[in-house]
Amino acid sequence: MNRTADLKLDLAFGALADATRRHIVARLAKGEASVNDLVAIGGGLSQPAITKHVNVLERAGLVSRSRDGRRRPVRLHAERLREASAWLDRYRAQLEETYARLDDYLEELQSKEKSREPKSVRIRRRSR
Amino acid sequence: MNRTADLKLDLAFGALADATRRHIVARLAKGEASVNDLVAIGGGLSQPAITKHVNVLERAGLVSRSRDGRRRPVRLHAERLREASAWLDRYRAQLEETYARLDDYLEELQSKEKSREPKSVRIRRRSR
DNA sequence: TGACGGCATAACCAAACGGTCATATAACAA
DNA sequence: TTGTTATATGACCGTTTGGTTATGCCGTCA
Repeated sequence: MNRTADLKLDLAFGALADATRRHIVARLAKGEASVNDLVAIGGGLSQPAITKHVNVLERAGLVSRSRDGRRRPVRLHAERLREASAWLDRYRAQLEETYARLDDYLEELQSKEKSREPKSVRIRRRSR
Repeated sequence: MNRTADLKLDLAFGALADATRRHIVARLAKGEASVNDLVAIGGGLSQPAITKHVNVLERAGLVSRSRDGRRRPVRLHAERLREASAWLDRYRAQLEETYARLDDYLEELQSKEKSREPKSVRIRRRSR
């Protein structure tokens, strides 16, 4: 993980750390929208506020603007969503793997215990 | 999506929007660690700085502290990672679905065009 | 007991964030 | 040209963030 990757993830996660922006992302998942469209669903926020939020999403690489007359349709890109998701999944998987090994270890302890003391209380395996 | 869910995601994504904290999470995926352990890998940051970062992760529900003598081992929880990941995947999937429908639409336009004007220039299918 | 180790907390600071209103710009419409 | 619509930008403001140093608290050990 280099600085560039760190920066991209900083911006991506940072952009998603705001309910208004997540709301915008959710809307854009259904198709592109103009800034005015986004103002309409933006929970009473002003147009400059929404434009700022779109700027944040754009800097994070989550959206881009095109041009259509005087409109600037905003469209969502899947790539950064995928990257953020990949980061989460990687460490979630690693954590679950760690748990699994811990379980194995506890089980091993248990069977050793068993062979020495056949009637000892069983250590319960983590469910989930 | 209610306020509570929004708040949880605010905190979770916000906590992950910092390279130091992601580094901590990555470390904890391999097993629990004391604050001092985290200071050691924390890129030259002071102990209070690391403690603050751990506090942020804890408020986000990503980690918890237990007690072991004078140590306070920090351990990572998979649940919030899963929730954040689920949010991302939901809208990423929806977006890809939207793209797929757009492709179908374009293809339909194209075949209609073809039947009316068999020799017209073909509309190029979105590559990306 | 006294001293040390591991961690938390307080006070402080600069910079970033998230909003406002007012204004500028750019494209279309009459 | 003059107006109107869609969006961007600037100036400003209070709050939050992310770091620092100094210090306090609690558990362990000689």
